[in-house]
Amino acid sequence: MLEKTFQHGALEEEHYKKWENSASFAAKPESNNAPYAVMMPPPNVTGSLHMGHALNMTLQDILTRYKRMKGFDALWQPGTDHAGIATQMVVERQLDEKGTSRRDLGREEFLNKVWEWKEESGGTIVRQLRRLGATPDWDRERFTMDDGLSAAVRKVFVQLYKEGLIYRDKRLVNWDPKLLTAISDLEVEQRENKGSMWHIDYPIEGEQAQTIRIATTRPETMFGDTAIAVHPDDERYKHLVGKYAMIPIANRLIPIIADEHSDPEKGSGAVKITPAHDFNDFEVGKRHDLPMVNVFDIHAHMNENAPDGYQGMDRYAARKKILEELENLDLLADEESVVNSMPYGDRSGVVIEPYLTDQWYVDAQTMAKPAIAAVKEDKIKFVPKTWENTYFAWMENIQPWCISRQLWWGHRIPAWYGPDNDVFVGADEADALAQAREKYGEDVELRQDEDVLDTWFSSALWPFSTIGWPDETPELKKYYPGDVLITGFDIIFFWVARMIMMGMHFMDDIPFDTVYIHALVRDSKGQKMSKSKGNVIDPLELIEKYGTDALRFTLTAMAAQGRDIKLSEERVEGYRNFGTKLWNAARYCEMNNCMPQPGFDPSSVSYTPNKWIITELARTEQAIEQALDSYKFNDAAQAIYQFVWGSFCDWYLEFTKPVLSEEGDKADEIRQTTGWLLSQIVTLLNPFMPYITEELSEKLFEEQGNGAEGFVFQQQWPEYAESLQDQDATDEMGWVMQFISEIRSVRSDMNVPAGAKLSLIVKDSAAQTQERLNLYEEIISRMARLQSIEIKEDAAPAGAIQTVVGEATLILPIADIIDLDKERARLEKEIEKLSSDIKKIDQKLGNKKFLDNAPDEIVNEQHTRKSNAEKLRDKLSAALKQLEVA
RNA sequence: GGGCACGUAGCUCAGUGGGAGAGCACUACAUUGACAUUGUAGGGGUCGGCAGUUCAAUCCUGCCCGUGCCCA
Repeated sequence: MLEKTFQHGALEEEHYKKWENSASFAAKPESNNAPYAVMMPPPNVTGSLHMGHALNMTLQDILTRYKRMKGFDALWQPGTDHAGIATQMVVERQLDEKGTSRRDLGREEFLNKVWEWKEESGGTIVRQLRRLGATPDWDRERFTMDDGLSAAVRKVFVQLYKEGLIYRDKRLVNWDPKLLTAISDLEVEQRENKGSMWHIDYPIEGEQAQTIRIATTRPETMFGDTAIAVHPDDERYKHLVGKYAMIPIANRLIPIIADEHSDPEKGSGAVKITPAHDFNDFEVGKRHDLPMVNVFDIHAHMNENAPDGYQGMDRYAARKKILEELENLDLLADEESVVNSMPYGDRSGVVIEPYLTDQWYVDAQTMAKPAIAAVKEDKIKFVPKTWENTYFAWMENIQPWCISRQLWWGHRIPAWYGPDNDVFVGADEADALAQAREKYGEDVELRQDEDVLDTWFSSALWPFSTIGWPDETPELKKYYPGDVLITGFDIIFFWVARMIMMGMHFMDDIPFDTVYIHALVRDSKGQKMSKSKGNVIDPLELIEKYGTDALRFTLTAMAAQGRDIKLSEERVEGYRNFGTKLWNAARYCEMNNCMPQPGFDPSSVSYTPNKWIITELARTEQAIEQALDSYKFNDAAQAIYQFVWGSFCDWYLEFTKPVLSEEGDKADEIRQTTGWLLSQIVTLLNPFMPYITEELSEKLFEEQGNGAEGFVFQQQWPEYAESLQDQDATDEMGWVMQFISEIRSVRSDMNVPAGAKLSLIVKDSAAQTQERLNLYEEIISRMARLQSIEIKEDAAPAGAIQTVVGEATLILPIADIIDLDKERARLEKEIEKLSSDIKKIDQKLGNKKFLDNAPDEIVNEQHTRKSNAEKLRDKLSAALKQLEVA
């Protein structure tokens, strides 16, 4: 006998262990089954499970389980990402607590420490994925710094270098002065800040006391100015172009040039040009061949190019001092409050400096072309499609991708430098040495580039590097391209776009044909979850409290396309209740000996309620299938929820309840049907709620010898013949349900005590109705709490309430209970509603244009609706009249 | 400043060119019946506003208002 409720905690762990020990999540490349491949977005090895992961992984798991049950050879490829900066920061923080640092340890020792940390703590996230019930092929778990993946990274680097698609360049990068590394554009967040615009006068050379006024938000970079620019058409400054201005304090002369970059409308119309510290100015500098004067060191402290007294000063301290000094020189004309957007490092949170350094770049513009085409040509489809706009907008304006990072943790760049700084790029040092020997004619000492690659460089290779590339493995052959990538919109640029670029280049094919972009999980108020706001909902806490199934189902039910999820605990509780409902229905089945029988054939049933519920089941399965095939996860969840609770529990089990105490063929058929239905529900619900369904299957089907060998997810996904759907049965049971609901509704409106059993008189009934009443008298009487049903054509007795189902009038004589006023009000209200409906329909039918233009079926439909409404109104009016007489 | 979403019941959200839906919340009634982690019933919405297209608009188009996000 099942316990009273499903105890999720211990059972979940127990089931997961059994699943995993059986190695049954494994892909089978040697099988002939069609492949279904999903690449798990590798979570950061430093990470722990957050709500976004929970959603992302749940959806992938549902698809994987579903396709696996449908007979596909499913590969869900798991793994983790080495997360360069994030991981290095974690370990550095630990070193800091011990009063040491990575520089104290040295590169090799530090990397040992990171690996040590990874071995000890890197497993958190994958353990948590297990709690979520995720079923990737764990034996194939990869890490972006595995030997195989690292080899793939080197090969890609070397090849792109040889093709000229990777190059070294000195240009402005986004420099993080806290982490002391370059970062890519994508790792920079623009944030709006209140700041100041300072207006500063620069004296003009040779013009006594004449100045040119510039406006800047960054006075501390003025020592790096190499020009002042005015717009070529700006009449105010035409006479000054070609002259020289003097940088105050530094007293260095710079030319006044004409360039369209300066906007006459903004500030004074003259701007200082600091090519080494501003992206726009860098372009101006290149156009005019200006010198690039860098005034900061790597910490964004003033360097030797700043005047004495400033060197070594922090950028903001220097700003303050410069402003004071300008004030004293009477050259600070104005300070204006402005809101400007400033670049921040997404990891360090400090203001990023545009900084002139040598870095490695990928020619993203070239690589983006085939990647854009793949989406344009619909080889890759985004779901929802609107994300394609986002993709194109970025890809079509893509900038060179800075891939070098001044870190230690990551893939070290496979480039070596000779004594004259010539670079040799090769798969390993031997390769580089060989190249060097060729060049120098002798062995020389080479020094490897100190930098590592952007983490996203290796994850961009994930769809093929994890399955063996560059080797021609069976896996690579079978699972590339994959089927769907499920991820959040926040990494479309970081990851999705780059996978497409790398896939197109190295595999000459798309990495996946569908990109499903899921919602962002917010808190119940719609706020983005963040540690600093303290509104983070921990999926593990919800799992603890309500069970994995409840959390999974909640996320699934809320995963509507194109809308963020506002997660509230009440919803999770509600879906936990859904599990309990199913659990209790299963207990009921167990108590009544309704278990699946071998050889049961759903097409053989003859009792109409059985035919009806089988029809409903078949339609539910179709709905789930259709929903999952089009990534409408919420529709799939709703379909199964509605079937289990709304059809199976609320109606079917109630219809059949009394028969189960009987013996005989009918009772037998119901028992078999009920048992079969339970087994079908367990199967259909399994991808969504794997634990409770597994537990039911094990306890009820397996242990008690009622079929079902192995785990539920190893079973076949059910397919129901179209012929199982019986519209007549649907109509008939629909009528029964309406009949019962109608009586219940009237009873409730009239405050008839639930315990009171009423007599029912049915008037004006057609033969079919009488036949149905005869067939379902017992069911209707019980569920509508009637003591008798009588078919009579006499006028309704005094003090009866009346209602209508189809052509028949239902009369409930309850003179002793009835509240006449209340009944009158109820009838009047209904009649009023009907009259207004009829009026609306009349308006339509009286409109010639409508009759001329609307399709016939629509016009006919309106006629039918009108006539039905009229019949109903007439009957209710008669009832009302009867009431007045009484 | 440019772009993309979204605005439907108290809340969270589905949905559709032709009769406004679900869950939760709320109200009433029901307590040892598989299930109170329940059942039955009920109330509640000019589908953000204004115009246009159409025989017909909550749905399509435009503008406006509001909210959120991305990019500059």
